[in-house]
Amino acid sequence: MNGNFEDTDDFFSFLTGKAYAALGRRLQRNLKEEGVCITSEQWSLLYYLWIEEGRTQQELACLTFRDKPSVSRLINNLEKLKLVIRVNDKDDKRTNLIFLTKQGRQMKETCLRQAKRTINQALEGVAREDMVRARNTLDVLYSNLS
Amino acid sequence: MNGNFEDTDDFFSFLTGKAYAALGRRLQRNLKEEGVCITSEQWSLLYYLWIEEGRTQQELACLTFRDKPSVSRLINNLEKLKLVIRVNDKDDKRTNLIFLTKQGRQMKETCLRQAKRTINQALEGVAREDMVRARNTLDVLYSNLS
DNA sequence: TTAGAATAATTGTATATACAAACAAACCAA
DNA sequence: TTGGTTTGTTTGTATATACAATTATTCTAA
Repeated sequence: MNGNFEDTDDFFSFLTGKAYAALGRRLQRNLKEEGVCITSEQWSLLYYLWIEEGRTQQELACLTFRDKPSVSRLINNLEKLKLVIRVNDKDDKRTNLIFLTKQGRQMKETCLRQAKRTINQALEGVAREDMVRARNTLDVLYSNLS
Repeated sequence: MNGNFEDTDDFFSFLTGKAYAALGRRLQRNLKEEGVCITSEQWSLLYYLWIEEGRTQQELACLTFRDKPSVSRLINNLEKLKLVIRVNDKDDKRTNLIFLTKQGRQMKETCLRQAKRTINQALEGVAREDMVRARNTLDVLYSNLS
């Protein structure tokens, strides 16, 4: 962007993360209605395991843009909930491979359905093109800061 | 938005809050370079006090889109840092009015300068119009979920 | 005037996060 | 082969957050 940006307030209120936070809360609420009590953060980690199990914590950290300690503790909580298990890799004892439990696998359909519902609620009245453009803008922003 | 949204993954990765988180980290880092050690969340609360002091915690909660307990604890930490003080309102003993200390007031210029710097770093290569459109899209999203 | 509702803030409890430091296993180069 | 480095994970510590319940004060309506 050329020149200075004037409206500090405006900019920060747009990027306060409030939309993101609201989305997470709504997802959590929608899941709870179906009897699934997990956080939106746990959802996001499980999401990548539903696509493919046996990932390392490192991989999950990259995919979800978290640092490694955060993922380690998210997995602690998911293990407490009996949704995933750590399996120490035979070939490289440093790494854990994360697998879903039967229970974790069974939640998939419900969770994905509620995620779609949440998205549709969020995007009421938003043109697809605007969403795509917003996403791209935020991606540029992120890469500028990385 | 009409119909279902297909790319669950895409949507959530766009809204993971990663841009916001990166911005907060960068702001904190930029402030630290100037010897100011506060979090981006503390910054956002102080911001509204630099504009006008003597606000209630309720007001600050509304302005920053946080719940009241969050603001209460943010203020605890800002009090520990000797940047703000609570003054119990004589006319309504339920409410606290939040004022800056001398030290809190002195930080204003440096902090605003670093915020602008952070924004300029973030918006490198982003057209102002795209930023405004993204902001509007996120606002619709937020109001859909509120 | 007083009991019940509303309001402002706090406390309890749990989760998530960052950053730094520690640890163990694996790799690699002399 | 061995000593230093890299890699994957965990632990320590501090902050921020949500949601529910509680406390204290004020308002309000009968």
